Amino acid sequence: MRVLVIEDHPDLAANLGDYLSAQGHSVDFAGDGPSGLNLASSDAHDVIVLDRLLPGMDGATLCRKLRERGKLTPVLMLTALDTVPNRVEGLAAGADDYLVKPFSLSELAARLNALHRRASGWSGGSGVLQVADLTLDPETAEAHRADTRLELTRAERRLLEVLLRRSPRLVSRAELERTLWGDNVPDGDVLRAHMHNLRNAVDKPFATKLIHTVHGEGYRLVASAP
Amino acid sequence: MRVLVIEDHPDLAANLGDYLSAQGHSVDFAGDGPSGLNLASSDAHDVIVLDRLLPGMDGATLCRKLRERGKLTPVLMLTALDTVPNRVEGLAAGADDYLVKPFSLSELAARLNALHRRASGWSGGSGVLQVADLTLDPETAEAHRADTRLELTRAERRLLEVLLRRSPRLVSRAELERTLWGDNVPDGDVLRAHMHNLRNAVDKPFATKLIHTVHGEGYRLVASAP
DNA sequence: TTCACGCTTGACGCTGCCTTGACGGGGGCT
DNA sequence: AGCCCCCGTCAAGGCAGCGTCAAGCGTGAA
Repeated sequence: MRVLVIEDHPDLAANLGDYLSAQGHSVDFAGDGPSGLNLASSDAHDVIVLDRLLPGMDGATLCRKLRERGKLTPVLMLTALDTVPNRVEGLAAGADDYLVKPFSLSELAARLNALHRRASGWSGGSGVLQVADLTLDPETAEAHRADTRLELTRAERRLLEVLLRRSPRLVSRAELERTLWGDNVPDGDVLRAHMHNLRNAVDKPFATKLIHTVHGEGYRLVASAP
Repeated sequence: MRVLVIEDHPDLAANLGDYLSAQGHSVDFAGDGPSGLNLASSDAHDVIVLDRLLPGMDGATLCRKLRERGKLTPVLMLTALDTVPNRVEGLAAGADDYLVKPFSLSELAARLNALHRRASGWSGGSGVLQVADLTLDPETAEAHRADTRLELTRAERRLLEVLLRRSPRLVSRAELERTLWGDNVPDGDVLRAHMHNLRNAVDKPFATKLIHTVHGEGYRLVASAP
């Protein structure tokens, strides 16, 4: 998930960035209102974390301008004070959710995921799939990780596509098998071999592993360290 | 939308009623705890506005009793004081959201709409489960408590999911066993071992215990021992 | 036809989970 | 108080699930 963080406190921004990228999201930053609005208008992000107090332009104003430009990227607003006028104005400005400081990082991440899920439900996905530094373009069938091209077979590509589309959710073995062979799944446990090959291509040459197995359940594609 | 307002201040109740009915909702009233619980148990409302301070029965107690009866109607709790224990207890009692007085009627209406939408859309199916600072996302199979990730096995995860879904209600051993093994439950008392492991992961490292056992009956997952 | 690539099959060994059984403590009923 | 049943705790064994690898087979392209 591509997250844009608009926040002027460097330490808080760094905290957010660390946590979110550890969860496998790619994070962009803006330190003031105008540059935040520019980046937000680029349609390059799945969700936006927006501080209420910003140099150059107020967070609510930024959100309002963004909506006026027709951008529908979900916005999670951070407010320092939990006062009634504060909340109302934030939501009225077009924010989709808000969070009062201090907040827990896990709650923030959960809310971002919820926003993203809700939004991607009715707007469809953009072309290229991405988790952490791993990308796959279903159109060109090209996969990259950290600027190096991955050589994938057809089965491996299909597996990777499903895992990316469902990320960070868990995908059962049965579901993976259905996407490969439809209704007539071959005997034995062929999936294991393909997962092994996919791992050799995607995870083996790199430091952080993205493909994780959940014993007895299936597989999931995330960047978090087990 | 059918709204039930449980509130003992006549003027505030009248205000709420006027505003909500002006928005096209039908509104019922209760002025004290016991009658409120009765009306709330009738399953005739889409959402409930519940004051924290009530004659006859505390709002949190009412909410807890309502959940114990298996009623899942979304509850928006009104609290006079915005303290952390206050919030936690309200949410632990089974409330879905809370609002601190004084609040604006427009925000109340917006939150009621959000609760209703969420309830009718997801209908208890998916979404992240939460009790106190413990969360579990059935989709990603990830569990957290207070920003730390919990390593759970399949059996532990299933147990936790049932306990969270039924929280704060009691869950019998038989029911827990059925969710783990279906109809053919193994001999002996394997459940004890799994509950022990689950506790080691969920409660052992933390100060407050969430899993409570009811002697001879089963288990329940709540923040405070009733 | 020949070649090459990818898919399938099967075997082997390991990790981790589930199960089993035993012991001790505590709560409830008489 | 005393008994009994229920429950917490722990360790060890067994087994299912999984990673790994190598070799055979099918299929498409030159």
